[in-house]
Amino acid sequence: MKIATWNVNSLRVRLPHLLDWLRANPADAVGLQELKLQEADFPHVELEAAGYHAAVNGQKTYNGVAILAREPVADVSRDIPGLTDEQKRVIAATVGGVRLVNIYVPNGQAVGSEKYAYKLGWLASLRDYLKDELAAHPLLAVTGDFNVAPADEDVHDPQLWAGQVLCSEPERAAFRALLELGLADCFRRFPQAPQSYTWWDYRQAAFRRNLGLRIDHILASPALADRCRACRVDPAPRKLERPSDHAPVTAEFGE
DNA sequence: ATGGCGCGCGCAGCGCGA
Repeated sequence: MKIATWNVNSLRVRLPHLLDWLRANPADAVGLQELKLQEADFPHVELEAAGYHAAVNGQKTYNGVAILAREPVADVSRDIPGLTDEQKRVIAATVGGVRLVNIYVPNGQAVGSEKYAYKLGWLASLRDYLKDELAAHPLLAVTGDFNVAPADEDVHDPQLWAGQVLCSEPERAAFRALLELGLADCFRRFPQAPQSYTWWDYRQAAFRRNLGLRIDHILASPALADRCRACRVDPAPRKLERPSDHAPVTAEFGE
């Protein structure tokens, strides 16, 4: 089973890239973030023609997440139970016996800002939610744009980014708290090329210069992590015309 | 000095992202 995650930064704009990528990389399930559209505008027809069912938690202009799957999706859940939040950042579903939780973590804007406080509170609620999901589902994958670079090796210039949003210690502690639930960062279970990133700023030719961050992740519960055979970033779509600023990440799981 | 790029919205230029 192949599970992928991709922040498409507007599904309307990126649908051709997504369809091309799915043809070349037929993942069994895909978590999408930053749809920037409501479900009424979701391209169900095009994705069904490509062989994918979809569960959608849409929002106009901002946020919006979906789970695509070759098999029908079951037990769809939207948002974090008990958290009052107008922003559509979470969707969960069961696909092929695996529970998938797909998330778009708040950006946080700047350390010390209101949005940063919202991000840290949101991550604390996420932790509590995932603790419950782990207890209920031995095979659990968490896909998404976490908006946290977990360690300095995930940052092109750790000195430049030291203490900045996406890299600050409270954000990294919140990420570690997810790992302490028992979730594994699939990417770091395997040898990887140095300077492997998933996001590059549109400005300053950041992609060409590989000035990136690794902020998109696939986490797996212990039983699922044991089955993880590979995890990789695919930088190919970032090279296209009008790309998303994020690259997709894929993890493969055996029986 | 303090933007750079790309998106949505909506038709100018701003808020937002990371």
